Amino acid sequence: MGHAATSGTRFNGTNMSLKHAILTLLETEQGSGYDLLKRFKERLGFFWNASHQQIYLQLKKMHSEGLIEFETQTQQGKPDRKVYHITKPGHDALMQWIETPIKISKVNDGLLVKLYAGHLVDISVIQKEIAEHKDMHTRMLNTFLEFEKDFKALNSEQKKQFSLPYLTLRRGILGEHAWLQWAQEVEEYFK
Amino acid sequence: MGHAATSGTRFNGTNMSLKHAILTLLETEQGSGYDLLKRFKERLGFFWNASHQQIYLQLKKMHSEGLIEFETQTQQGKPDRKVYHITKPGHDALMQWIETPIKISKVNDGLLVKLYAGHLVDISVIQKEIAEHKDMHTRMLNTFLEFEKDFKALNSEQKKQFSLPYLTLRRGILGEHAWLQWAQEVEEYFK
DNA sequence: AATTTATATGCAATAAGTTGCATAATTAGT
DNA sequence: ACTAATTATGCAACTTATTGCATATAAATT
Repeated sequence: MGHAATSGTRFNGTNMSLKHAILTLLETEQGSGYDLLKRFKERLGFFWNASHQQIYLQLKKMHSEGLIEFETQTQQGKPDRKVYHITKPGHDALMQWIETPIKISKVNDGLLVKLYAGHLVDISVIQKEIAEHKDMHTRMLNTFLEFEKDFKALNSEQKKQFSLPYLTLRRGILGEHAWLQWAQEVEEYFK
Repeated sequence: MGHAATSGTRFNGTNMSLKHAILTLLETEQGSGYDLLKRFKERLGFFWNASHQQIYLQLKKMHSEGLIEFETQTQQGKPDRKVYHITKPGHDALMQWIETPIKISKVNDGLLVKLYAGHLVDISVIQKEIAEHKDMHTRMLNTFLEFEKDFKALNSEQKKQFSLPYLTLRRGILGEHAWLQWAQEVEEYFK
């Protein structure tokens, strides 16, 4: 007994923030808050999640800090679009962040707290919830596998171009596989 | 193209909070803030992380809400211990939480943002950081495997008693395995 | 014709988590 | 004797994230 799971250097380094994820997206291509929201969902969904409120608020803050600028596009009928682009200070801040060690990402999983406390209730309550989560994870895995199929259909030059995003996609795929494998172990334990 | 990773029912249900993790721990056994900190590290470390500041603050809040009570143990020399125990309202709140659907846990991994943005810097910067994270994950996996060894050495009655915590441990083990497998893929890609 | 979904943006209040500081005694190691 | 680690608690300031509300148009569906 007595080996602590969280020990030593586990939480060192600079904190990650939404800010740098946004800078990364704007570095490649300018866009509005709504554009960024879509990019988060479509391109970073397997390793970063952000709500529209969070994004709009962060953009406002980053603008006040001079990391980004915007041009207002008055559209026919539709609400105005603020198209943000990264500035030199924004680019520098991103570069500096990339070179600074980052913390290991924190895990806080409520479902496992429930499982841990499962003796307090009829275990079917927990089983049911795990089954629901399993559905969600299965859907996510399938989405990720679709992305992978798209990637594999590319020619070798395009593959090279998208290799880094692809590696992040692999993280999503392997992570979901592991989750589902675990869920199966749990199911087998309970049956 | 166009399959969104985050879609539909991904973020529904009640939010998990530190509160219920603490209630879960106090449900089994009373303890001080420091005791709880240790229990988080030793027993929930693979699925929940909390700092001492967070725990003390949360305990104060939960006490003001009537979910927990404490008795002050004046010790010889050492600072006073506030030994908290769960109350009836606290137990009820925990039970209600367990039966309420929980959100899928959010993933926000800064390391993957860096990898995604890896084209902006010399890739060795990213490789080096991934290698460091790999060390941390390896250490964590080894810690988890020690726990598993302890569990497997138990007799069948004890095994039954600790089966739910063991299943949460399995999540940690499978998760770390998946992480390391991914890191290997990344390394192989870059070599 | 009516409803829903998507586009497009934002504020306010609250909750949750981090960082840095502060105190104070005991125990273990050098 | 000195130093470091462990035990034990907490405040204050700040950052980050969530929840709920609010507005308004266009396009697609029923």
